[in-house]
Amino acid sequence: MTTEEQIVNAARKVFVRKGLQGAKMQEIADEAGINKALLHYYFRSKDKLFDHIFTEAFQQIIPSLRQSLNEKADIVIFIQFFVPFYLNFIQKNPYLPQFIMHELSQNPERIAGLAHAQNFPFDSLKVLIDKAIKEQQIRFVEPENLIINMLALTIFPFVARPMIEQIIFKGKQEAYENFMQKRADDIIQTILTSLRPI
Amino acid sequence: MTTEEQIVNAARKVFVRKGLQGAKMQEIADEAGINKALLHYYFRSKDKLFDHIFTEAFQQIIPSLRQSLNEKADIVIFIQFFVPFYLNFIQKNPYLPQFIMHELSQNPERIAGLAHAQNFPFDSLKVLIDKAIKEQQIRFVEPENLIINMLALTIFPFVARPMIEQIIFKGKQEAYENFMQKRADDIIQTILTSLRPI
DNA sequence: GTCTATAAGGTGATAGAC
DNA sequence: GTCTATCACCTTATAGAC
Repeated sequence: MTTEEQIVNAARKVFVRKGLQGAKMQEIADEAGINKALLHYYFRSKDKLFDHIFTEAFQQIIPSLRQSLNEKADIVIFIQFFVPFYLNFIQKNPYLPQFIMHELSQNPERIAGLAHAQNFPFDSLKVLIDKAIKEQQIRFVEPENLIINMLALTIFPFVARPMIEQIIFKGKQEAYENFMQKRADDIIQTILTSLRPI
Repeated sequence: MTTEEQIVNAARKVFVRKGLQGAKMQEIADEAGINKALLHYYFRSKDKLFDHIFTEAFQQIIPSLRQSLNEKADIVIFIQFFVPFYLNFIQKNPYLPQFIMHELSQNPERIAGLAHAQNFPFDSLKVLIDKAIKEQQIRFVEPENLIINMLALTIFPFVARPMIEQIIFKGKQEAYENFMQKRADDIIQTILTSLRPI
């Protein structure tokens, strides 16, 4: 592994966990097993290093769905595929949503510079949803609502984990983990039952 | 308004917006129209000032629902009451959820010290939900799922606003605001339709 | 490329006059 | 109670040796 890769890995770990302000160059250097000066040799400044990490993270969190959308041209099947897929991804990167949303909240203009923001195939999904409505497979919904609801149900439990664990599950970590293990099925059931034609 | 109140108001504004690390004592002093030394005179340290603000914010974000639960002992009516009520509260404090969740993510142990964490009447809600299931008013759901889903659908759009605005609504602020204006009805409809008996 | 040493500026906190 | 001045430390960034 090259030094640059070591730096990026260390920076990713520290930035995602602590944010731009909370992360310290010394901690990143320690994590990478090098000294601070080398960080500046590879990436001129903390801001530039952060930009690198944030851009990478942002592109990751927007799933590339083109393939699955071509193959499975049915919104119900798509939901059944997407929810466990995305849930599984976030399970492996549980701090990523909080990181992205916190930094975007601090500096919303940052998103404008990310060309890949347009990468999410919302328009393709819209077509699928409208088709399912027309065929009376599902009740009428605004496509925007359906997509946002799906994301909310998937992402929120990670971002709000401490509150959920403490207030809903009375501090029992095990209860939270048990809840999350069944989460994909619960989300799918919630969405699909809510979509049943009236 | 006393000096202490001015300080608390300024600190709330700055801390909620920028977090513990992002907030600077100088900025709080400027916001309050005083100097840094006075901050330390009233609150010994930045951490103590932050604790004050965070505790206050945390108690605010856990709605006191006892009254509404006594009067309206029906889970459907409760949902119809709670969603617009809570949505309206967050609309007035749009950065509060992000603030709480980010700081709890940085320091989850902090929640243990907040006795009022037990204030959320989850058990009362559980009774209502179980009763509605038994009477076949709604389909079977785990009470935990229903509560978490309701919170997720309500809170997520605020926390993820920059992403939603850019990716779903193509950067059109107006479209996001229009979406949020109808949000209460959309959430209620999503939840209640998903609860229809099978 | 990698290191040590250090500069330059910011930040929380205190001393002391009024 | 409120201010100015200042300390002590931390943090980013650079200089310069190897």
